[in-house]
Amino acid sequence: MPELPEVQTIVNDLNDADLIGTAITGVRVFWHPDIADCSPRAFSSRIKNKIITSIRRRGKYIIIDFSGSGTLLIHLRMTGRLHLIASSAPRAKHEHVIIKLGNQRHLRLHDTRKFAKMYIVNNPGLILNRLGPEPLEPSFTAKVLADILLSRKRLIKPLLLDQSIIAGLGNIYTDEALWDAQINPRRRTASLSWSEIKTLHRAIRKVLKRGLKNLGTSLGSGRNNFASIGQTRGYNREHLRVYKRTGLPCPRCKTAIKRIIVGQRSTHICEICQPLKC
DNA sequence: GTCTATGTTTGCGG
DNA sequence: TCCGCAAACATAGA
Repeated sequence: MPELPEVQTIVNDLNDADLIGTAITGVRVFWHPDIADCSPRAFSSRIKNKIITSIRRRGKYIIIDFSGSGTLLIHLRMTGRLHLIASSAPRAKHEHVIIKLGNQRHLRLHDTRKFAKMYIVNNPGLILNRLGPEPLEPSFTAKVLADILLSRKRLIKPLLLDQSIIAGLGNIYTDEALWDAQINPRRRTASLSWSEIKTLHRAIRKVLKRGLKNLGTSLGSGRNNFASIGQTRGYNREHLRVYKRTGLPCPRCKTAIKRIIVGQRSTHICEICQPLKC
């Protein structure tokens, strides 16, 4: 569920919650496959008594650094959420990992579909270096994007979703960016003109920044949907132009939005604004 | 009740 | 290199 804007919103909220300098006083694991490559016991002993020194994001990973050695990486995958909650709160259904903090608080992993992963590592680069560039960094220029696109022969949408090529885009913001740039998701990357690439570059940054400003996109209504650490939902859904808007009018030309499948993923387009040329 | 889709990633085979 | 498929799971919505 969470893409770059949602993960960044969580990271911002964690930083605003005064977690830096807080100690981990214990860990309880109720569904151990949520812990990657490590037994719950080892996971617990490597975190316990550590002090949180920083909380950051890279791609869709939340990065929690500890004093001394050790970094906790959290990937929420489809339905993962973090809850920052009083330690006295009863454990909710689907809260699979509880990280006990000083100050009577818990950081809990809530994960309906059990796809989320927590990694405790000494060298986060081993995982993070597999990711492509950060689209909101100043170093991500239209030229960088052009080099990526023109050297490959894939369809543009599956390529944008590939985290090893660009980090942080998921199904929502990819559909939104392609609509904004008026590019068909089935276009071959190498067929894009320099002008289209510049437009796409601007569109990617625009839709991500808008999502971030709106504190993320929360769909549906239940616990499967994005919310930040205090249950707060994002309101970017009201600003989506095509995603999950099948049959509704395109904001640009009023043609009904269509839902198609591209690269096995549900995809939303305006066939008039995003014609498949080439 | 039944069926389908789901915002992610990885690994396999062609 | 690229593509399609399956799997990890539970639930909402049709």
